Amino acid sequence: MPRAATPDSRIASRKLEMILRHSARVFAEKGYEGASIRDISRASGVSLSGLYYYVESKQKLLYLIQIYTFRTILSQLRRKLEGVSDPAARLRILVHNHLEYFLRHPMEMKVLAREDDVLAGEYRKEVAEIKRRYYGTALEIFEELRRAGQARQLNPRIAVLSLFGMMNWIHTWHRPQVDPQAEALSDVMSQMFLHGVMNGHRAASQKLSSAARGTLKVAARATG
Amino acid sequence: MPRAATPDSRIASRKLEMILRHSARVFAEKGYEGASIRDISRASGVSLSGLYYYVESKQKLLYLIQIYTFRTILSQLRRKLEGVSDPAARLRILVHNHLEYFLRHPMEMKVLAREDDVLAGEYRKEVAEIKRRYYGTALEIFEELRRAGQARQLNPRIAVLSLFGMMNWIHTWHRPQVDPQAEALSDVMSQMFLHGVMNGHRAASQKLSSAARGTLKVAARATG
DNA sequence: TTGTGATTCGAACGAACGTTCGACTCAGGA
DNA sequence: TCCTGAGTCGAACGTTCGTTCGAATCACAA
Repeated sequence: MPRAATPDSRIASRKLEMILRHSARVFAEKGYEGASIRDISRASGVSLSGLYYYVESKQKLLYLIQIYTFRTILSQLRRKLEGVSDPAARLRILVHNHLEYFLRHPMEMKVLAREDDVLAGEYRKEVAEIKRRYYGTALEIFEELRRAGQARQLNPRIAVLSLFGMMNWIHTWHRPQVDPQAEALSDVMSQMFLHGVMNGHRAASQKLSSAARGTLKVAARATG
Repeated sequence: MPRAATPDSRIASRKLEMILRHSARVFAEKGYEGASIRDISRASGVSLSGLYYYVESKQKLLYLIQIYTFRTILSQLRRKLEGVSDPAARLRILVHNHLEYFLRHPMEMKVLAREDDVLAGEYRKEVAEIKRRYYGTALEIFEELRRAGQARQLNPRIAVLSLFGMMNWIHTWHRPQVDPQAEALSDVMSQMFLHGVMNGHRAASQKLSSAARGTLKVAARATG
């Protein structure tokens, strides 16, 4: 019996995995509240009551999708970051890791992005905690960029959340047949972000006239 | 009788406006599907059946909120863009207009961002059409930037949709007591975007310093 | 073969859903 | 005074919701 055999939050049974995949698709298509357990039953081929043998509630279904997705993304990210010290390279790894997972699991990511404040109680707390850790990792990388002189003096919270905005908004517009895939997409977004937060004065200093240099320095200070 | 007195999609009655405001708040808090007509009845102080005197269905409630919000944002934007020809300035106006409306009407904007694919039929088509016009305006401004040598040769669709991502993601994190208001926020995001898409090789040219001067002007106004 | 626990499901539960209906109030014109 | 129509609402409609329960089936050890 899967419920007893596993420490509650792990995915053990193949069938549970399959149910979660179908649930993610249904949630992505109709939204959490708009989707009924009967929709999920129909999509997964498991009877209505049969679902409750594997998952104890609709909320837990959503919780499992969210926590599993976050854990996977975060652990993959940490593995890829190991041994890389250049801040810009680390930033590109974060963006690429996020977008690659995004485009490989669009349903799960849409659920993550849309059903942000549906969960309650302990489920909510656990998901919020791992999300906070993920955000913290991005924040650290931004601070590294700044220490390395590759980022202007601007609100780190806004910079990082803007980056997540760029990335997470993708679920509203990306069409796999039309739009670039993860590689090209993460190149563009990494570049946009890195140029966007770059210390313009230093980056352009080689070719800048001294008058323009002064203007940029004041501009950077004024908005920091 | 409001239904007969107006060409169907206009907001005429004060009471209807009041119902729409409360509806937007309820939709923002619980999501469209998660919110019940009874929730809206309770929030607005109008009886359950009384609501149907003003709006013919729950879907129409959502439609009215979305179409009215888009129309307002787009018409305000066009008015502000009149007579401004500098592409960077036009971009900053778009960002500022979007974020100012965003922070002034957070409930409506959250509904716009989250309940993107709920509407069906004619309602859906009308909202999609005005959204397309709004997106088109942003796209035109980006092309102007590029013609003026202030943007690299990158996929305009991705650049513009990334900008919208930055802006629309705000509803997931912005706390009015903690985070910057519209002025400072739009300065930061405009700068991030303009630097982000800027042609790095031409950083020393006249066009860059003119863009930076414009940025400085807006920044000084915001902080002064 | 029998027994046991894992697995599955049809049928039903009470609650909540969006919407409708008919009756009521009330202001203003005839 | 009576009539009309805008405005309002309590009560109910039929449907769908998340969840439960008990019985049936299955694989396999004894």
